[in-house]
Amino acid sequence: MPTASGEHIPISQVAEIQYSLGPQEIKSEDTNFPREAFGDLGYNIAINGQKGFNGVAILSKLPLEDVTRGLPGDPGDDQARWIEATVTGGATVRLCALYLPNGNPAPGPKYDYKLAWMARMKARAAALLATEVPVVLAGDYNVIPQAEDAARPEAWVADALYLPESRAAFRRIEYLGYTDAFRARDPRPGQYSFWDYQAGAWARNNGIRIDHLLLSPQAADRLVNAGIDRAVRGDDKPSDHVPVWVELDA
DNA sequence: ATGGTAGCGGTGCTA
Repeated sequence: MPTASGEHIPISQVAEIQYSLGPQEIKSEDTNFPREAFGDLGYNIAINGQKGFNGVAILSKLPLEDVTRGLPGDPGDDQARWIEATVTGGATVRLCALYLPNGNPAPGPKYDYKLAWMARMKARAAALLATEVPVVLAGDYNVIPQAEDAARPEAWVADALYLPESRAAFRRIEYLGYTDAFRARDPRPGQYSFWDYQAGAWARNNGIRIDHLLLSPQAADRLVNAGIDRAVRGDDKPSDHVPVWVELDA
């Protein structure tokens, strides 16, 4: 991750697609985002920001076109958790950066919002498939897909990140025809993207895999490699998430 | 062990 990990901005997770980044939880309004820092590095910038919480962006050294902000399906939803842009200049990709609701405590209104948001995401994911443009859905999904994606799955059984309804909603999106890029490349258990700040989770490797890149068939056909940059979790003042990335053929 | 830590924004919420 050549740029984002060295910045003093609260990037909780970064996905890299060719030369593109999709950070979540930027926790800033559009006007406060460090545009100059990234612009000086040659990035084009598209932001869906929000004061204090949430916020997503797409940064790319390739041109960005047709930027849209917000997840369709609920005009009353004012949380900045979704942005799309078409990355051009190489092979065209529709890139979506998403910050899926955490959903805790469950049950409750936050969990209801999470599940409703995931139903809307499924509808948008299906509509994007119909375009037949390669699609990458990148972000913090706040979903642990399987037991092997948690060091201590028993600790998560009542948590919104692992409840059966959350995992089923994630699978429904996959079953539309999307590929979990990291899992397709690496079947080993114990590969995590998040370690809590509390209770020495990083020192104990008590992690979970909740940051994912889902690829449409046209994008999956171009998948060269995928990985998780776990080492940066050991940096000074790290995010609790680490970058998850894919390399796609141009 | 129902805590623990971090960021934001201004002392409690969200994760």
